[in-house]
Amino acid sequence: MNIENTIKDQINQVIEKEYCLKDFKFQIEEPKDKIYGDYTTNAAMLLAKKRKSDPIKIGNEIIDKLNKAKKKKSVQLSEYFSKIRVVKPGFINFYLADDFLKNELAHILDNGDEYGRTNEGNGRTIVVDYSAPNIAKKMHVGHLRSTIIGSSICRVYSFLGYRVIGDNHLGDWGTQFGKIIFMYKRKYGEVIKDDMTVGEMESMYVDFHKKEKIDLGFAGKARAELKKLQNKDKFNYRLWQLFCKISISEFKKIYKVLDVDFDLWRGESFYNDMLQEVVEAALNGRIAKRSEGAVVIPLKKYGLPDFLIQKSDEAFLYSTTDLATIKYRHEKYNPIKNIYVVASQQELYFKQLFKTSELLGLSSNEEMIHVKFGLILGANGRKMSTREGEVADLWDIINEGISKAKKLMTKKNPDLTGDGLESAAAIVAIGAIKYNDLSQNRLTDVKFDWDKMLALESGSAPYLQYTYVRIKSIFSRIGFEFDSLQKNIDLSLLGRSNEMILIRDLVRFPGIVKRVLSEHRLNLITIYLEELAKDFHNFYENSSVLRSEKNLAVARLGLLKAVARIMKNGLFLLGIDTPDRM
RNA sequence: GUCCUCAUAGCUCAACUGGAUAGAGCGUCAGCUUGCGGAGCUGAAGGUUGGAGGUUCAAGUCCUCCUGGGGACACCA
Repeated sequence: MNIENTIKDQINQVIEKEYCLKDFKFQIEEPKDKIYGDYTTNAAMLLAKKRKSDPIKIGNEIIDKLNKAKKKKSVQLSEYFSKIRVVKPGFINFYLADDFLKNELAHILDNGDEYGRTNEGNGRTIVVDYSAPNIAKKMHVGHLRSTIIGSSICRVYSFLGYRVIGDNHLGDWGTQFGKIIFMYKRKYGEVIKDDMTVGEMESMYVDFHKKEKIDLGFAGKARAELKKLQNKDKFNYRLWQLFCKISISEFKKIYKVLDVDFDLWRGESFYNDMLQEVVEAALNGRIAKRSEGAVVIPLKKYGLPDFLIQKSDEAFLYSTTDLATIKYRHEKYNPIKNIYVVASQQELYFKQLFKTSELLGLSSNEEMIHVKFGLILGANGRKMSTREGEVADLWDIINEGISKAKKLMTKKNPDLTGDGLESAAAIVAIGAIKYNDLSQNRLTDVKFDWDKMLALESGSAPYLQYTYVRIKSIFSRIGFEFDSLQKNIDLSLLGRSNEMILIRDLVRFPGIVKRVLSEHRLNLITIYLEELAKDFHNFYENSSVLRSEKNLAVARLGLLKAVARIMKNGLFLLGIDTPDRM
């Protein structure tokens, strides 16, 4: 059930019928201030402008028609709203009726964790390309952002009934392997060392760049090793496989701690055999042309720079792989959306890629979306450099967070020890780290701030988790099983303003989740959950459950159970877990 | 040089994409424990939304110009 859609439909019908306007565009919003009701629309003002009339008058006419229409309609607005008013500039404000709110609360309690889940996706496929670390390089904070945002987007699409394919498009092919293989052989010769670490691979890469400047022969030798790898030279190929195997197993450890899953692990190398075909098709279709020995897609007439898809030495590029990937995904999965969660630095590249894909007809009927995010800058406000060793290691961040959380917990809750402490500390720390990326969606570059990333105070994930913990604690104190709270609770006993405020919050959840997808703005969920948490904490400080009369206590337990469920669900969509104690 | 993007409280960020009195956290100051967990709650101070014009019932949001930060601009990924 979506209240916003219901209002919109009904107003649309009135406008279409009474004012003879089809597809009239207006908005249904939640007003900033609760005194303006639960929902508001600017329809009257927009209509008044068009007809050069008084918005207040038009507003009253619309309300009048809505009230008259209700007799014939199966859905009656009066079931939802206690009043509908026109005010000042011409807003029409809708106030939800208490009975309706209580019915919704009962619905949440009956439906369990399904509240807000819909089937609007109807099983259609969405491909989400995210994380994508490079083999033989350590994952860093940049990958963290893509990983966290991408996995949350996947969860929201699934929740709304889409078939989601999360693909980890690993950087497992390219020139860096020539360099690393060359350095490896120089150090170990032709032996396979199983106990390599990603850190060692990365330092060989860094070392190469240092020495390349002194010994000019390095570049050529690295290129020769790369050529051998491309020609599937036995040893080089085995070495490459080893690098991949070790890197992937290290990445998987991080993903496990972060609670991130992928449906596919198709690295760039997977598409190697399809690249020639893509270039030939582009040339044959006269979409591409040769220029200075290379193959380019002319895009000037679309206001974009030309796009290179094959080098003059016949080698392929990242762009070629991406085109092959789009083609492959289209043929294999036929998605309605192809979503790339990648830093905004690559915006121009993706514009070129998407246009080229369109010209080649690789992605017909597919929406290509670049979900971009700002750069992560060092504390000094400048881009962090791997070479300077400024990039914070992911494990350092995670471990630092866990130890910080553990320290705080032993202080706040000394009863919590052993495994309980360990697992709760991990949940809280990972939650805080994820929240740092999810609570801001703006494209502003983000300064990497150790304290902020691991913040455990209000305005962070632990603040939200704490509401869940507090509610669970009430249940255990009062001796009720959270899951088996009786169903026939007398919700009519609820009605005080702080109780109704909470129910109003709960009812908003489905609309919030739905809105997330239109712009892929996950911070809408964080904003919502913070409001819910704040209203809960306010209720908690002012109204006791334990000390209230028995039936009222049970009714309030019902309310709090619903709050806990929505909180858990909301956090789940963000990829954040909820501990029972912390 | 061209294009993209950002600029909001001392700091870090919001503001439902044109709506009503621009909001949170941190920090500062003042309160709240004979109450279900104080990782909490209540209140105060803090703003010419970088600057100047424009568009309209309405502009932090849209258009133009300026200033400043960041990014991208074919043989890297």
